[in-house]
Amino acid sequence: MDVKARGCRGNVQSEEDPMDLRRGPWTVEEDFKLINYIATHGEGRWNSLARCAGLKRTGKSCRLRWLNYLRPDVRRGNITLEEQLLILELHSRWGNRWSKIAQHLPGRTDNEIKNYWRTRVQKHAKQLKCDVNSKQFKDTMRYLWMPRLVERIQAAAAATVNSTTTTTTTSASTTANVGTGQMVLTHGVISNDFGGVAQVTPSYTPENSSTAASSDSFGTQVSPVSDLTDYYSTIQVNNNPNPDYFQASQVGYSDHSSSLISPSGNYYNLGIDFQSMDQQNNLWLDGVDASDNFLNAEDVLFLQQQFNFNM
DNA sequence: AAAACGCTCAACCGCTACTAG
DNA sequence: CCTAGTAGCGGTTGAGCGTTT
Repeated sequence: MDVKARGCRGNVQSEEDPMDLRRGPWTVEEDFKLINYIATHGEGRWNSLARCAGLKRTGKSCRLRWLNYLRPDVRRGNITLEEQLLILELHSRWGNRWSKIAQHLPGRTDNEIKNYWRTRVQKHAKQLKCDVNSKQFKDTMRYLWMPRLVERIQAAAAATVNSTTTTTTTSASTTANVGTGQMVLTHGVISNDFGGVAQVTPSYTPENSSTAASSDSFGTQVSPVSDLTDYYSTIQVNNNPNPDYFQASQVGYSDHSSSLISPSGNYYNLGIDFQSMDQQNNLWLDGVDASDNFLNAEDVLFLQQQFNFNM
C-alpha cells in the first residue's frame, strides 16, 4: 500500500498542537493503528475510536483517512472513461453532490470525484473562458465531451472484442458496468439507467484507434480507459488527421434542446473553414495544451468565439 | 542544471443535519 | 424543546511532484 503522504496542511512535522492532537499527513504507524483498530472493533464513534486506538487525531481526521484512503474497497488509479462519463452525467443531474455521485462509483470517494471535477473539468471551462455552471459549458459537455467519451469507450470495447476474437466488427454490444449506473453500449447507442441516451455511430475503428494501444504521441502510457485528453493526438498518430470524422449527425442526445455541436461537425454551418485552421502544425490556442484537453484547437477557438459572442 | 510554473490530491475547515440524553 | 456530541458534506488549501523554460 502506498502510504506516502502527499499534500497537507497544518503541522507537517511531528509537533503536536496545544490540544495534543496531530495534524497533517498520516504516518505508516498511524495508518496501522487505525486499520488494526477498525479490523477488531469496526467503524463508528470516530472521536472515541481515535482515543481508544491511541491516535492523537480528531475523530474527523480518522474518519476521513479511513474513508478516503485506508478502506479496503477504495479504488485507486485513474478515473476510467466510463467513470468520467458517469461523473459528467450525474453532475449534470445533481450538481456538486459529490457524495451522492460517489455512491454510484464503487470504490471512488467523494473527495476523489471532487478533485477530478476541479482539476479536469473546471480547467477546461477556464480554457474556454466560461463558467463551469454556464449553459454553454454544460452544452459543451453534453454534446461534445460526453459523446466523445462514449465513442472512445466503444473503441476500447471494440478493441477488446477484436483482441479476443477475429471479427472486425465495431458494432459489438458491450456493457460497461459503472456502479449502479450501468451503461449499455449496443450498436452505437449508449444508454444508462439514469435516463440519458446518446447515439453514436461507430466511426472509430480499432484500425485507426490507439486507445487500446499502450502509448500516445507523447510516449506516455495510455490505457484504454485513461483520460480523454490525448484524443486528437491519438488520431494524428494513427494517420487519421481528419478532424471531421466526428460528425454532428452521429451524436444525438435524446433531449436535444440545443444545437451546440463541434465546429468540425458543421452543425452551425457558419462558413468558418475550421479544417484549414492550423491543422498542419497543430497549433493550440491561448496556451491550451493538446496533451491534456478533450477539445481540439478548433473546438476551443470556436467555443470561445461562441461564448464571447453570447456574452 | 536549476529555477519557475502548473497540477494533483490528501487533508483541513466551516457548516449543517442528525441523534441521544 | 434544548443542548452537546457526532457524522457527513462541500469548499479550500498547499506540499510534493512532474513538466517546462
